[in-house]
Amino acid sequence: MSDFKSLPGFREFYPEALAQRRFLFQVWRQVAVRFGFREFDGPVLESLELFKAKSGDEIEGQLFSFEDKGGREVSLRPELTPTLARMVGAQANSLKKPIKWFNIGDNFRYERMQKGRLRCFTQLNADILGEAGPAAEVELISLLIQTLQGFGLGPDDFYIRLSDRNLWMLFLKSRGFEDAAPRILEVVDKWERMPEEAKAKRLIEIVGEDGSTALRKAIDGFLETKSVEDVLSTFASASVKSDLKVQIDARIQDWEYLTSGLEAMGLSQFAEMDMSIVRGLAYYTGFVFEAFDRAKVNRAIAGGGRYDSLVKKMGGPDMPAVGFGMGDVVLADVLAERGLQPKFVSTIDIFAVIGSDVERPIALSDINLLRQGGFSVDYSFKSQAFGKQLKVASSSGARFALIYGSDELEKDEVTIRDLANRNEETASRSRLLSLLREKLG
RNA sequence: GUGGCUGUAGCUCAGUUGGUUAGAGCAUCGGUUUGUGGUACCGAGGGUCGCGGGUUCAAAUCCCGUCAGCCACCCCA
Repeated sequence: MSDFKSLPGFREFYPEALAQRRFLFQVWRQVAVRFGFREFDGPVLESLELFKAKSGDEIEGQLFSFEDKGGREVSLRPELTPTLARMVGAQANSLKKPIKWFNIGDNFRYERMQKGRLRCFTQLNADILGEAGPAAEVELISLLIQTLQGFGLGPDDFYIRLSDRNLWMLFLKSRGFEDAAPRILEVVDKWERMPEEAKAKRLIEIVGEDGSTALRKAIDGFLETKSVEDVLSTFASASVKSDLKVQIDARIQDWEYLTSGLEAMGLSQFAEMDMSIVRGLAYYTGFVFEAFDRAKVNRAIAGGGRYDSLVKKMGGPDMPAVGFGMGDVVLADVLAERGLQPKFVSTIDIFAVIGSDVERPIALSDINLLRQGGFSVDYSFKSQAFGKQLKVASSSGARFALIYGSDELEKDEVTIRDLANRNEETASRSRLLSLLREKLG
C-alpha cells in the first residue's frame, strides 16, 4: 500500500466507478436540457468573503478555506449559489428572463465525513432567476421529480416535502410572534430532533414564560398543516388585521397555483405539504422543498428553495430566484440500494487478431485506418496464439474480430469473425472499411 | 467537535488458548494452445497483518498510542 493516500473525503474513480458517475451526470444533464435549462459554470475557488457574506460566520468552520500565496483568504466553494447570484447580478440587464441555468460541479466542505457525506462531492444545481411567481417553483420541482424519475425512482421511492418560510412568517405574525419569528424558525428547523424539555426551554428563551405555551401550541398545530384547505382553516380561525389578511390571501393563492400546477403535470402523488421543513440557511425567503427517500427517514436526496434577496446582496439588482441542489453521493447510495445503478461494460467495435510479427505491419496499417474511420479498435501488443487473442477479443466486448493470418494476407484479405454468433466471412482489405460501416452502422 | 465499532493480498474473508516460512476463493498474469474465444486443468506474481511503541523466549493474535474507515451525535449549503 502506498504511503501517499488520497485525502480523507476525496474519492478516486477507477474506470468502472467513473462510468457510473458519468451515468448520473448524463441523466442530470439530459433532463435539465429537456426543461430548457442552460449549463454554466463558475470558479471552484472564491474569496472567503463571498461565502461568509452569504451564510454568516457560523458556517466558516466548515469551509475548505486557506490563505493563498498572495495572502488572500480564499475558500473552495461549499455551494454554487453565491457564485450564481453574483454572475447573474453582474449581467442582469442583458440576460433573457426567466434565466434557467444549471450546473454540474464539485463542491467542498471541510468536515467529518460519514455516509452520504464527503469533503468533495458533485452537485446538480438548477436555478430559475427573474421569476417572482410560483410558476418558477412548479418548473423547478417538476424538474427535480423528473430527474429522479430519470433514474428509475418512483413514488414509492421518494417524495417532495413542500414548505414555505413566507407562510410561516405570516402565521407567526398572525399569532403575534412577529418580532421573534426568525429565531422561532431556527427552532422549528430542529423541532423533530429536539427533546421535549429542550423545545420548551428554547421557546421560553425566545418569547418568555408567558407566551411560550401559546407559541408551543401554535407551532405544534401549524406543523399538522397538510393541505391548502388546512391553511385556510388555520387562518380562518384567527382574527387578523386587514393588511395582513391581504398578504395571507395572496400567499394562499400562490400555494393553490403551485399545487394545481403540479397536479396538472400529474405529479401530485410526489408532493406533500410539510411545514417542518424550513431549511437552516437564512437566505431562503419563500417556498422551500426537499426530496426525501421514503425508505430511510431523514435522508434528503435534494433540497432547495426561494432566495429572492441574494442577488441584490451580491451587488446585483433586485432579482427573485429559486433553485435546488442534488448531490451525487446520497443519490448514488439510493440507486445502489435499489439496484438501479446500471452495470457498465466497456466495449469496443473491433479487435484485431494478428497472426505473427510478419502480419503485424499490415494489421497496424488497417487498424489506424479503421480508427480514423471512427471505429474503436484494439489489438494485442505482443504475439500470442490465436486462441489467446480471441479470448481477449471476446472479453473486450468487441462485436467483430479481424483475423490477420498468413493465409488471409496472401490473398490480401482478412477474416471478419462475428464474436457473438461465431460466423466468419472473408473480405478483401480494400473493402474493409465500407463493409464494417455497413455491419456496425 | 463527541462517543462506539472495525482495520490481514486488488476484492470477499479464514487464521485455534500467543507457537515453524500468514492461507483460501474471486480477480490479474503466464502455460496447456503461432489458426479459432465464455468451460477445464497447471502454474506465477501479489502482504512490513493500517502505522508506531510496549508485554513476551515468541505477537496478525494481548496492552497503549496514532491514523484511516464505518455508525450514531453535532451540523447540513
